[in-house]
Amino acid sequence: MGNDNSKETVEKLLQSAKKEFIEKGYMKASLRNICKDAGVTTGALYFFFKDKDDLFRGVVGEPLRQLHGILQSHMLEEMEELKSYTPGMQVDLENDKAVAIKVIKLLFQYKEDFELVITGAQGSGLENVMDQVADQLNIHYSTVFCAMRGYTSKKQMTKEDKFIVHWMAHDQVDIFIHLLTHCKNEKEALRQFDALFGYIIGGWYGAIKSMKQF
Amino acid sequence: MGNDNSKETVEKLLQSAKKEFIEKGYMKASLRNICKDAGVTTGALYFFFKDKDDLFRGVVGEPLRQLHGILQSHMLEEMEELKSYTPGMQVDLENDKAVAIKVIKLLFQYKEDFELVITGAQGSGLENVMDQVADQLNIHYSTVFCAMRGYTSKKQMTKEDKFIVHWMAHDQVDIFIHLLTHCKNEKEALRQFDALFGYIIGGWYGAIKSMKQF
Amino acid sequence: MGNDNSKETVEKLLQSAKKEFIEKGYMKASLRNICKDAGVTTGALYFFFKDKDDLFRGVVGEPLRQLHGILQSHMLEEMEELKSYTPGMQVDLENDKAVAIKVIKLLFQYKEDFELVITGAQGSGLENVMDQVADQLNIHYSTVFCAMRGYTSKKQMTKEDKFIVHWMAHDQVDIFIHLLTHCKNEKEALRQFDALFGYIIGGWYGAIKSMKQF
Amino acid sequence: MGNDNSKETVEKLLQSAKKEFIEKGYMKASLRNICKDAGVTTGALYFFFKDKDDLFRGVVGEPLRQLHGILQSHMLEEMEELKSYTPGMQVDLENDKAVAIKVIKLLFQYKEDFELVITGAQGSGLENVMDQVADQLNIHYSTVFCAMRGYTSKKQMTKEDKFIVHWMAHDQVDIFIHLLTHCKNEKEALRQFDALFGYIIGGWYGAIKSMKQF
DNA sequence: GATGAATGAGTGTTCATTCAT
DNA sequence: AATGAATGAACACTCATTCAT
Repeated sequence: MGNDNSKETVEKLLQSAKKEFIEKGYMKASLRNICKDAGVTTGALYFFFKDKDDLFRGVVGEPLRQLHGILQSHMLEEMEELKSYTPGMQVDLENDKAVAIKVIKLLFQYKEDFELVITGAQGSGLENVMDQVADQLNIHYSTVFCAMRGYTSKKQMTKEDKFIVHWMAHDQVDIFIHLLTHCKNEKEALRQFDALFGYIIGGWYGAIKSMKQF
Repeated sequence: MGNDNSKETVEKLLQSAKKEFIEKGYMKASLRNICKDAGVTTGALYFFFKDKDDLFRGVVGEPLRQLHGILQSHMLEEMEELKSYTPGMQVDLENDKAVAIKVIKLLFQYKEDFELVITGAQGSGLENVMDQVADQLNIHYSTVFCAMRGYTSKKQMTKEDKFIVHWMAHDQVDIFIHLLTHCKNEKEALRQFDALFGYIIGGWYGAIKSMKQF
Repeated sequence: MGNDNSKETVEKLLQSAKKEFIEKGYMKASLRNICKDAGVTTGALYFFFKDKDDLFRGVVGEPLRQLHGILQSHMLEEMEELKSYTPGMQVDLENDKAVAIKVIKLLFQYKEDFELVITGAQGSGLENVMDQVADQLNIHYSTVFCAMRGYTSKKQMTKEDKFIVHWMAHDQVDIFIHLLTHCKNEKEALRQFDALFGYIIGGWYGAIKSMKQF
Repeated sequence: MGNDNSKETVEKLLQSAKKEFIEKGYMKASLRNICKDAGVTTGALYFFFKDKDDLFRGVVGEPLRQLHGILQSHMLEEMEELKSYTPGMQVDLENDKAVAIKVIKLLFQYKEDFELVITGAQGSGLENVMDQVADQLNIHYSTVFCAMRGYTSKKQMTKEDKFIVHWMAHDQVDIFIHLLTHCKNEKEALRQFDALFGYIIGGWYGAIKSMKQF
C-alpha cells in the first residue's frame, strides 16, 4: 500500500513546514526550504498539498477545527437553555467560565500551532481566523447581554450596546491570546485566568454603569 | 539648492508609498510600484531612503513619534507627582483619562497611518511597535498600581500583580486600536471611550477582587 | 480477462483526453487533468499509453487512418486506370469530386477529431499530418497533371509545373479544412463544395493559362 | 546615458529570442535559455519587456505593423476610388496585383519573422494574427465582389457570395504563406506569383460560374 | 538629485514520467 | 490492471538593491 512511507512523508513535511512557518511567518516561509528540510522534492509536496495555503492549513487546521467545535457546541447548548429562559432569571456565567477553561486547555495542547496562527498567518487564508472567533463570540455575548437586560429581541440593542458587546467579544479573544503568549504552561494560564475572568466581568459591569441609559 | 524639486519628490514618494503599503501591507508592497506611481525611478528612492524599511518609517514615523511623545511626557509628569506622594493619597485616574483623550485625537488625526502600523507593518522593523507602546504603559500602570496598594517599591509586586498590570497595559492599547478601527471618526470614538474607560476601571477592580491575597 | 474494466478505462481516458486536448491544445493539455477527469491515476494511463503523444494518437489516430485509407485506395485505383491511359484521352475529374465528397463526409463524421488535429496538434508527433496529406495529394495531382499534358514521365515536369501542382495539393487540403471549420454540418459543406470545386478547377486552368510556355 | 549598452542589450535579447522562438516555437521557448544566450539575467529581460508575449511582439511586431500598414493604406485608396465608381465600370485588378507584390517583397525582407509568426506563434497573443489579415482582406474582397456584381450594398450579398469571398480572402493569405515557405527568395516568389495570381482569378470566375444564381 | 540599466537569488507552481507494490 | 507516491527539472516571473553616469 505504500501507506507507511506516505504517512511518514506527510508527517515530515508537516513538521518541517511548522518549523519554517513559525520561524519566518507564512509569507516569508519558503516551500523549497521546507522540502529540503523534509528530505523531499517540491513535487512530492504538491502531491499531498494543493498549494502553500493548503500546507498551512494542514499544519494548523486541526487545532482550529477543535476550537471551532468547542465554541460551536457551547453556543448550541446555550440556544437550548435560552428557550426556557424567562426574564428575571439568573444568567449563568459559570458555564462561560467552564468553556473558557476548555479553550485554554486546548490552546496549550496545541501551543505552537495557535501561536503560529496568531502571529504568523498573515498572507494566508487564515489570517483573519481569530477575528472570526471573535465574531462567533460576539453572537454569544449578544444573546447573554440581551438576556441580562430583559430584551426579547436583539433588535432592541442600541448602537452603544452593540459596541460594548463587540468589544467584549474581541477582548475575550485577546485574553486567550494573552494567556497563551504570556504563560509558560496550561497550569499557570488557568491560575491567571481567574483574575482575568474577574477583569472581564468587572469590566462588563463597569462599562454598563457608565452608559447613560441605565 | 534644488530644494523645491527634492521636497516634491520625497513627498510624492511618501504618498505613493503610503497608498501601496496600505493596500498591500509592508511585505507585499512593491518598491517598483511605488516608484512607478510616484513617477520616479528606483534610484531616486534610494537617494532619499536607505531601504524599504526606512521608507516605511518615513511614512508612519512622525505619527508614531508624536504618540511616543505624548506618552513619554505624561509619564515624566507622573514621576514628578509621585515624588510628593504619600500613602493613603488618592491616585488621580482622571489624568489618565485626559491623556487617553489626547491619544485618541492623535490617532484619528493620522488615522490611515496608525491603521497601517497596526495592520500592515508585519515584516518591517516596526512590526512590534504597538507592543512597545504597551510596554511603556506597563511601566506607568505599575507605578499607579503600586501607589494604590501602598507599595513603596515595585519590587513588592507579586507575580500575579505584574501579570494583571501587564494585561491592563495591553488591553489599554487594544482599546485604542479598537476605537480606531471600529469608529468612523474622532467624535464617535470619544463617545464610546467613556464606556470603555468604565470597562477598564471596572475590570481592574474586578481583577483585584478576584485575587486571593486581598 | 478483466477485459470489460480495461476497455472502460481506456474509453474514459480517451474521452477525457479528447476534451482536454480540444480545450487546451496538445502542449497545454495536462495528463494530470485528464486522469483526474477520467477518475484514474496516472499510472493507469501509462499502462495503456506509452506517453502523451501516444495518447494523442489514441484520440485522433483512427479518423486519420480512415482518411489516409480513402486517399490511398483512390490513388491505387488511379494507378490501375492510368495503365490503360493513352494520350488524348479525357481525364476524369468527376472521380476526384467523388473522392472529395467521401472525404468531406468523413471529416464531418469525426468533426471534433479533425478539428483537433488541425488546430491543436502543435507539439505532438502529428503536428504536420495535414502536410503529409497534402504530399499524398501532390503525388496524385502530379499524375493527373502529366496525363493532361501528355507527359509520359513525371520527369518531364518543369519547376513551374511542380510548383503549381504542389500549390494545388495544398489548396485542396485547405479547402477541406475551410469547409470543416466554416460549415456547421456536412450538408452545408457539401453544398458549398460545389463552388469551391469550381474554384479549384477554374484556378487550375487560370494558372496554366498564365504560364508562358503554353 | 548608458544608451549604448542598453541598445546593445535589447538587440542581443531580441536576436537570442528570435533564435529560440524559431527553433522551439513560442510555447516551448525558454526565457532562461534566451537570457543565457544573450549573456544577461532574466531580470534584465524584464526591464525591457513586460513578459514573454511582449518579447515575442518585440521580435515580430515591426514587420507585422508594416504588413498591416500596406494593407490598410491600400484599402483606404480603394475607398476613395469606389466613391467615383459607377456600375459597369471595369474593376482594376492590376492594383491588387501591385499590392500583392509589395506584400511579397515585405514578406521576404523579414522572411524569418513572418515564418515565425506563421508557424511558431501558438500560445502567444499573436497566434491568430494571420486570420486577422484574412479578415482585412475579406472586407476588401467583399467590396470588389459587390462592384463586379453591380451590388450597391454589401447587404445584397447572399450567404454563398459571402462564403466564396471569405474563402478567397483566406486563400489569398495562404498564397502569400505558400510563397514565403516554398520559394527560396523574393525573386523566385515573384515569378511564381504570376501563376498563382492567374490561379486565384481563374478560381474566382470558376467559383462564380458554378453558382446557380448566375 | 536622479536616471536607467542590471543583478542574482528567489518565488510558488507545474510538468511528463517512473516504479515498487 | 491499476495505485499512490515521488522525482527532478523546468517554468515565467518578481524582488529589493546597486551603481556608473
